[in-house]
Amino acid sequence: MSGPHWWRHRFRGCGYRLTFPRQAILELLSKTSKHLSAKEIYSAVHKIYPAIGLTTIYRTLDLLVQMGLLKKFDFGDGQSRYELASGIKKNHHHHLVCVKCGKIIDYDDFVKEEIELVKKVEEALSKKYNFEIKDHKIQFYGICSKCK
Amino acid sequence: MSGPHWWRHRFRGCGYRLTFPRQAILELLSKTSKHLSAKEIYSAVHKIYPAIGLTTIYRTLDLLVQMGLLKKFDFGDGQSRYELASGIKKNHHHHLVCVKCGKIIDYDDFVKEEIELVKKVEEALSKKYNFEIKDHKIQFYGICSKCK
DNA sequence: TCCTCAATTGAAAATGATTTTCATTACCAA
DNA sequence: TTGGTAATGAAAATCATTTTCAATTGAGGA
Ligand SMILES: [Mn+2]
Ligand SMILES: [Mn+2]
Ligand SMILES: [Zn+2]
Ligand SMILES: [Zn+2]
Repeated sequence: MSGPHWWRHRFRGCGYRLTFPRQAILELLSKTSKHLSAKEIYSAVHKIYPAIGLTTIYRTLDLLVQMGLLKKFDFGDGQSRYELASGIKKNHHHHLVCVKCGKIIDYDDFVKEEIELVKKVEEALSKKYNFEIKDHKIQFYGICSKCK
Repeated sequence: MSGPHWWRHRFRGCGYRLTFPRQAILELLSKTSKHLSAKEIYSAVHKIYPAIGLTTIYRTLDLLVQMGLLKKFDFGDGQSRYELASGIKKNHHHHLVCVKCGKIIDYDDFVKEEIELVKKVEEALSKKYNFEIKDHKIQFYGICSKCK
């Protein structure tokens, strides 16, 4: 469920083209476990494809989020950060954010319990508010070991 | 646990002054159940105190967050939104965000179950990563009844 | 009550992330 | 190979937030 072939198919299916910038961005995000910002992605892709513009980075990231291939996060440092959507490479997980240094830890313990709770909540909410839940985000804030 | 007296005391305790702008912002946020942006707060306070500047709004919001009186949220509409911290007026709760119209619903069902899970998670995380958790945020994204 | 002075404020300018515009380029179906 | 359209990049525009700095003000002590 990754690689140029699958991507091409996925793009075609939505009526989009698989271009070099798009491929390069997907490749980069497939290889890292970090939560990269647009500018960080720009710097990295620029090394292998110097013609790329920051505008294209932003546009591509929007597109990939809209296609469900990426997730967009705000960890409070003034810029959006992105990672491959769950199921594509990593499992569903949540984040610990160090409020001192900004370090982000992926965390996936208690996923079973969590999914159970989330299911309950979703059921109750759809009844109570007629609200159809598509996704959720859970973040913990605190102090990492280095910053203590 | 609110009103000018308590606020004054709280400010003095931190070595700050209780000024009119600060009081006006606190009063506004005490009266609303909405999640207001800096500009919305500015507009509202401006009506009763036209001399106020947007800069002061931002500075005051930062201060109040830092003092623990407010919580700051990012619901993905490009600006920060604020509400009184839990315990001051409302109970601990989380948010449903409509990804179509931006509507935000406060939700506090299953708080007991949730707190239990959070406690478990916090314990495990502090052991596993030596990470000291101070706070958490949970948000659900979906489609509200009107937007269906 | 009056003084003093650091804390606070507001206007204007600066910053920085993201978006828009528009002319050019490059996929890809035919 | 080619035509038409989607995609791109540079530059300018937007817009929330922050910084700068001179003027104002709250509150403890005289
Ligand atoms: Mn992650
Ligand atoms: Mn709320
Ligand atoms: Zn840290
Ligand atoms: Zn809606």
